[in-house]
Amino acid sequence: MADLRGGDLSRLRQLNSLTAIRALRRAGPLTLSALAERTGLSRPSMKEVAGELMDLGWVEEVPPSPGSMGRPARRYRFRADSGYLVGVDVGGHNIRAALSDLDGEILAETRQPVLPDAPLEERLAAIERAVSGCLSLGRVAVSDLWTIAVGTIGIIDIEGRVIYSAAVPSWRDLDLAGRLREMFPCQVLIENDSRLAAMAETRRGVAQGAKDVVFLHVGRRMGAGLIIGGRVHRGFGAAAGEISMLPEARWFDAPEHLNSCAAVPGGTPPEDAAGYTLAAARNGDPVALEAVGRFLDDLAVGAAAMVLVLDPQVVVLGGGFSRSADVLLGPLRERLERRCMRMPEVRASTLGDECVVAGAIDYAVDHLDEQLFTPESGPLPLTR
Amino acid sequence: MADLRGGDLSRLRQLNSLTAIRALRRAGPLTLSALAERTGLSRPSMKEVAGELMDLGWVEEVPPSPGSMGRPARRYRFRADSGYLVGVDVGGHNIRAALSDLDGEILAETRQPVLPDAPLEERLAAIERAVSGCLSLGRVAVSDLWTIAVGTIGIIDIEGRVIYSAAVPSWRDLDLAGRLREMFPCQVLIENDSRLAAMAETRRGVAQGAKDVVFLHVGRRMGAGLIIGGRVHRGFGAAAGEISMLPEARWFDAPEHLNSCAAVPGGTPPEDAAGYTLAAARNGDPVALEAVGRFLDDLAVGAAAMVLVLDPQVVVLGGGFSRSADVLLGPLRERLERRCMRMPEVRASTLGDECVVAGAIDYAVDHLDEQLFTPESGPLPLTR
DNA sequence: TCAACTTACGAAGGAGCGCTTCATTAGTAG
DNA sequence: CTACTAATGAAGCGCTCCTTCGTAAGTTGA
Repeated sequence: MADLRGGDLSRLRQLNSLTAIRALRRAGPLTLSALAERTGLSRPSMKEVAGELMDLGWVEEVPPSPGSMGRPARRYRFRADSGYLVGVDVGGHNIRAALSDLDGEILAETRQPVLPDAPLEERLAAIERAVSGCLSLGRVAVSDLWTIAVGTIGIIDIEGRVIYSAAVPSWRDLDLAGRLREMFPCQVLIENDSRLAAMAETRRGVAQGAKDVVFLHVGRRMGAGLIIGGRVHRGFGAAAGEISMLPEARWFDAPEHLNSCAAVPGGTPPEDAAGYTLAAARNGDPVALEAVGRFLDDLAVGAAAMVLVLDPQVVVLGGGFSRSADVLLGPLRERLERRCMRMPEVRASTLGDECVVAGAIDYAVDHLDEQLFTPESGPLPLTR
Repeated sequence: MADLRGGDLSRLRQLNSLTAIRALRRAGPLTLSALAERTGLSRPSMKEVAGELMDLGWVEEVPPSPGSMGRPARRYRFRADSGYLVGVDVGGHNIRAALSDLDGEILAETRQPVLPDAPLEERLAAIERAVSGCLSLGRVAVSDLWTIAVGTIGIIDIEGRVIYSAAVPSWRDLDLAGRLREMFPCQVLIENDSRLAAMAETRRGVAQGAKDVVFLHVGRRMGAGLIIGGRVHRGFGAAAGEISMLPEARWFDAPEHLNSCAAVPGGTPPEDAAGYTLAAARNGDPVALEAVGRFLDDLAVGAAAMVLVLDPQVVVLGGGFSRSADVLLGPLRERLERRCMRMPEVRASTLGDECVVAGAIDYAVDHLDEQLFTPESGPLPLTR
């Protein structure tokens, strides 16, 4: 199953081009000497490599940095602007999109409100508006858009078809990737939103550097996203992390403790009830505090199950309710401590609403990086 | 974090040597032409590579196969006998060991009974006897032993120190790897036994080829081992798979349904009670069947939790009770079907008692393979 | 038994890639 | 203006893989 392909001389060059690109992406502009030192290649060889990468359009020269001893060295940088990525978060009430360069640096963001029961075509049109809006905000031509990565609720198969979506009924059986490819002539990736949020937290959030991460999506709907070995874990049928389906894990109805709390005044719209309870708990309302306690009792069971199964380094509390992390985090830790064999770090998400779009972008960057690695395509000709 | 090392020409040769070795390991003796074709190298190059590998002792020539057209081709084979591995299963009542060559082919096996409450030194002595017994059965010198891989109950840290072991109290805080290294001058690997059993099932058992596997160790003690992405998943603190610690998963006391079943005649020794119940259930005893049903009700909860979290391709039913898989498998499937989002394949282990030793050997082979891959050591000089 | 055929072997020549070395160049420091 | 520093550019070398050829060792069929 492993690759049994022997390598050519050119393969070696590919490998070295790749390490050069990676070094540049990681460490910003570098001189030839610095590049050579980092990669272990000799300078003449690195020069050859750099020249080739410049010809291909992957790398460009920047003015030398003044004020150093000796002859000023040329500096090279990765052309993160030779292509662009868009991350999309398709939520129930909002469609968010963000534009980034090839380094994953976010350049522009847009938001399109939609009604939860909006018909399919309206939703798709909103996605198109969100993406196009991003592009024009960032003054990027569609032809420079390389990849769109979409995060959405539900189970999405490997080809980007929605298998199951409890929250957005019209989503079901939709070939989302196909529809998007009709709109935009670029690569389209679809992934579950909780998984992308987990990705964002491991790349730019509170779980940076951790290999195994459990992301708890805690809000009006409960979900989870797993990072295992630094990569998104989908599972064989893309159904990993669906612990909320197990009655004994007590996740499914957990938010109900907050919604139906007696502290919430009558007439509060249902979508605001939980927020009210959490706010009341922060102010010390004993009724609200008890409801929060019952909520956390339930949350802790499912969370402990995941921790015991995976033994992750970090558990991230995210989702809508994570805005009230100050009320939730301490008591959640206590409850986990009682149940877990080895207590992981438990941290609150700091990325907020951008979590999913940022994760989508990180996912797209990773995907791109992997494509760079495939022996066939080599150092990607950057055809334009 | 990734490797930013550029490659030399010699690195290329290493890579090609490695692919040659892998091709030979996978497909048995091969002619030069076949090797060249498989690896994609030209024949002259492959000849060079093969010559080098022969000089190093990794590969040897075998007589050409007669009865073919044209000039008979030389055939090369991987010298699986240039080193040996031992896998050890340290259980409560038995210590098993198996000797294998570098291909993981089992050549000899031994078993040493020990009392569950035997003092530490006695246990260690039994391990030494088991390993030595294997070696002399296979007529292998200690100096040709490359790796010992041990599977044992409990949580073992990365250096091979036992962190926690409920079943074998004297095991606790023991530097098992260190003690074994004193006995035998070779590499020592320690891993949890359920994880190794899972390994064996994915390599040579009923889960072959699956990337994500949950192994259920179902017996007088309950445990689980996970394979994720084709590799053993340890978790950050080596505590992955310990779902039995969660009361809501209902695993901890599950075997009690079988032990305390009214169908078991008084005076049956406690270690035989569960087996009796299972046998009675097979014969249709309604009381036993009900006890088995209650056991499975509990088992299914924890199993469903793992399936929902990971969405594995295959779930393997292993451990002592898997001898009664005919009684357990169908009803377990039914119960899982009710709970799981996507139903995995559920299969019974076929490897039986050798499961852990075989897994230990597979683990050692994998470890060896990885060492072959490290740029530093190159194609390993085979110093002798 | 011998020629024809098939397949592998072995040697020679060539191209690509990375390495080392050394003279040259473009800055800063005093 | 000179000394020093550090990067540049070009030349030459060695390794690894490639292609191409003639040669060798079997089987097949007359």
